[in-house]
Amino acid sequence: MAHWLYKSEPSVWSWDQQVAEGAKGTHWNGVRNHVAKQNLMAMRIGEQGFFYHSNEGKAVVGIVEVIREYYPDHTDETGKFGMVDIKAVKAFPKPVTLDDIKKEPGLEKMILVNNSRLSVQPVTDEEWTIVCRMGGL
DNA sequence: GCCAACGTTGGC
DNA sequence: GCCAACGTTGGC
Repeated sequence: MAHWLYKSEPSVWSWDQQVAEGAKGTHWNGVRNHVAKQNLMAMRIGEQGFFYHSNEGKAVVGIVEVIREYYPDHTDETGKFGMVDIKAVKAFPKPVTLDDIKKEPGLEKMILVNNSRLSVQPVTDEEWTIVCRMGGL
């Protein structure tokens, strides 16, 4: 199964808010980038991803899971973009910061490091395993 | 708050 | 269809 990384500014949508939504989860709306859209469209129910806090915190703080596959984002008036629904699965005992990721051998290729502007990214199996271990999971 | 990197828009 | 100008994101 594929793995993903979702970026959010905590002042806009935080991990705590995501956790508060519980098992019903929330829609991940607002994506207006075609590469990110392709990633959203490739997601399947049950696939997991990292929840990353950008700007403030700059750390992977938890794991989320896709509970509804790609469907239209009604907040997009152009009708071109869509979204998925995700729910919080578990928090990292120890958040993995961007600094930690940059220093860790094996994570040099992470999109988070190389293309900081992409808001929804794929994560390889190797990267997934390493980051989970670093965060205490 | 600044600015580099990236995407998008629009004139030609 | 090219590319300059502009807007946005996000690390620092």
